[in-house]
Formats: sequence, C-alpha cells, structure tokens
Amino acid sequence: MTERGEEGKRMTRKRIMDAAVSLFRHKGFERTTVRDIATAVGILSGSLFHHFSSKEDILKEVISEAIEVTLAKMSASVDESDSIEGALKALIVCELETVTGESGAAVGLLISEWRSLSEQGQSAMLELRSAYEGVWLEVLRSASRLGKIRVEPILMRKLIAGALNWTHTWYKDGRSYQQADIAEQLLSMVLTEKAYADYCADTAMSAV
Amino acid sequence: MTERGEEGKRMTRKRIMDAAVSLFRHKGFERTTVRDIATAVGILSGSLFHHFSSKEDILKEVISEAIEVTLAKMSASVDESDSIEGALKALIVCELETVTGESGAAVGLLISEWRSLSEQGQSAMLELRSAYEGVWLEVLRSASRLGKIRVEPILMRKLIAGALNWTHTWYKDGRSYQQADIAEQLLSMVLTEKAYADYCADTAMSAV
DNA sequence: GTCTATATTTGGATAGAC
DNA sequence: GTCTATCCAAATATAGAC
Repeated sequence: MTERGEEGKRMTRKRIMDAAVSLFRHKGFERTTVRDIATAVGILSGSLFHHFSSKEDILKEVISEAIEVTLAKMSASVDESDSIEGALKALIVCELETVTGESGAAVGLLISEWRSLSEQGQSAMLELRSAYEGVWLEVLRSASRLGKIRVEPILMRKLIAGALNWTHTWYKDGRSYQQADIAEQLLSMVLTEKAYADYCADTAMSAV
Repeated sequence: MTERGEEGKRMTRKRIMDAAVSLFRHKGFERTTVRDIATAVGILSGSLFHHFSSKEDILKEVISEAIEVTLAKMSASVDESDSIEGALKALIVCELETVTGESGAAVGLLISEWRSLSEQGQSAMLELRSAYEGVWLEVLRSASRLGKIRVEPILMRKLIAGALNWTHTWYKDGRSYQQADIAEQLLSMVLTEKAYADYCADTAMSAV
C-alpha cells in the first residue's frame, strides 16, 4: 500500500522505528535483520532504505528518540515531586516503566547496543545521554547532601541503573512482581532507613 | 604448530574457549566471528571445527564452563565465611570479580548471550544456572530469616545481579572505583543498617 | 591437528521499473 | 513509496591435502 506525500513518509518512518525498537530489544541489534524489520512493518527490505540510509542509521535514530522521550518524561516527573524522596521514587518508576514496557523508549537496553554503533555514532549520543544522567545525578546529589542516601551519588546511580536495566531479562508482565512493588523495594534500599520511614509516613499522611 | 595426541587437542580446545570468552564479552557473540577467535588462538578458522561442531557449540561450552567455575568459587567462599554477612560479602566480591575480571567466567554477561543459543541449548543451561542461583538464594533466605535484609530474597537477588552485571559497562580497572569499594557499598545497601553496623564492628574487631 | 580452497548461506544495500 | 531483482560482502562450515 502506497502512502502519499510527506505525511505518509513520516508515518512509515515512525512505524519502522517502532518495529525496530521492539525487535532490537528482544533479539538485539545484530540478530535483527533488515528483513525482520521490513516484515514487521509490512514492506520489503529494499523499501526501508528509502527512509533510512542504513540499518545503523535506524539504530541511531531509535536511540536518540528513546533518550529524548524518556528525558522529557523524567524531567516532568521530577518537577511534579514535592520531596527528594518523591523525586527519587518518580525516577525509579519512570525508568522501570521504560525498561519493562513494550512500546516506548528503553534507554538502558538500547545503550547495550551502543557497541554496534560506529565511533562517530557513539559520541553523537554522549551529549543526549549526559543530559539524561544529569537528571538522576542532580536528585541523588541533593539526597546525599541531606543525608538521605549513604552511597556516593555517581556509584549509586550506576548500581540503580544496573538493577533496573536487568529487569528486562526477568520481568514478566503480571507475573511474580508488580512494577510498583519493585520500585518500592529498590527505593527502600537506596534511602537510609530514616529517610525511607519518613517518606512512608508522609505518603500515608497525604493519602488520607 | 601441531600438537600431538589427546593432550594437545584438549589444550587447544581450552585456548579456543579462553579466546572466545574474552571476545564474546567485549564484542558480543554475534559480532564475534569464527575468524576472530581463530586469529586470537593463532590458527585458521577452518581448524576450529576440528574442536567444535559449530560457533554456537563454542558458546554453549563456554557458558557451562563459566557457570561451573563460578559456582565452585562461590561455594568455597561461602563455606569459608563465618557469618551470613560475611557470606553475602563473599558472594558479591566473587560475582564482581568474575564480571569485571578479564579472564574467567562472567556468568551474567554470557547469560545475555543466551538469546543466541537454540532453544535446546537454552534449556540445557537451566539446570546449571539454578544451582548457581541456589547458592545465592540460600544465603539471602538465611539473612532474611534473621532480619538482616529487608527486601524479599528472590527480588533482592535479581536487583543485586543487575547491579553487578551492569558494572561490565562502566568499570575500568584502576579507575574511579575499586572493586572492594563497590562491593562494600552494595553490601551496605543490601543489609539493614543494624546488620551492616554489626558486621563492620565484627570485622574491625577480628582485624586487630 | 592444521592448512588450503571453496561451498553455502545470510544479510546489507542498490538500481530501476511501476 | 514500494516492488523486483540482484549485487556484494561477510561469515559459517566443509573437504581433502599435508
């Protein structure tokens, strides 16, 4: 089916990217063929190259979109929070959703595929990525200053990132653990016991 | 250079596996070619197939060896420990070493490559893997019973595994953080504050 | 047990018709 | 904007000589 004009082209481009994200996350970049992507979209492989110059180009676009979307979502969540603890919880939930969620932007997972990018491609992502990590570090540094976390912020961020990204390998929707539960338990490990207890008291209060 | 008899064959096989582990960890299974492996060993690609029936066969052998070696190392570490906290620390150190260490068996990372195994290959690894995870769970369950950790053991294990496996993406030997430091900080997140304080007091004591 | 040479398959990418 | 047809490169795997 042929779609007309710029609108159609942009839509197909989007569908290609959606299909690519899903495939890259499940099979990895290398194991995904351009034929896989094309089939998922309902076109033939040659047609892909009307929208993207190469398979790597698709990966590059997909990663940068993933970072942008998640960054916006995270910034908004943090702004809505009225406490450091709340901001931390919001960030955890946010990242957990993107990692385990089917559609959407799993930054951390796609980061695993960075090895597949050329060196130029990799450095092009660095700026976007540091903005993303900056949101986390700002919140963690505030928490640290206030004595609400014990571990040094940069290391803490790396440990949290690992714990969350790894959920991709075991999390099954509706099975064993709920997202909210995972986020809550992780938060309890991140915060000092006092900070966590205060936070629980606060949220119980405001829930009344 | 030709090596004679069964001894030589076994040695070459070992060298192939060592080279393969290193390459798989740095480039991933798919991006590693049989030529890469052969070159690293100092033979030509065709010769590999005298030792292994396929590239996937190499991966299968490498993963199962990795699990066995690490399992033995972990079991020994746990047996040597004289407290739950000590056992937990030993397990963390053990896994951190295998993940960040150059040679040796990075179970978690190789597990990421499971997607590259056939279904038969994947299920063949399950038994080995559950023994490995069993060691962790036994210790975590004891700790939980004694009130030394707050998070439910199975979930806790998954969060720890993620945090440790992720170190592969950022840990650089000698830079920023020391392995001992990472292990210590993670332990402080895993244990309750009381349990961690007691453990610190104990180790300070026995150091005198 | 390794080499040379090569078969075979797969997958990224292109050219030109429609 | 997609299709058909195809090129080209890369990579796994094999066969038989040494």
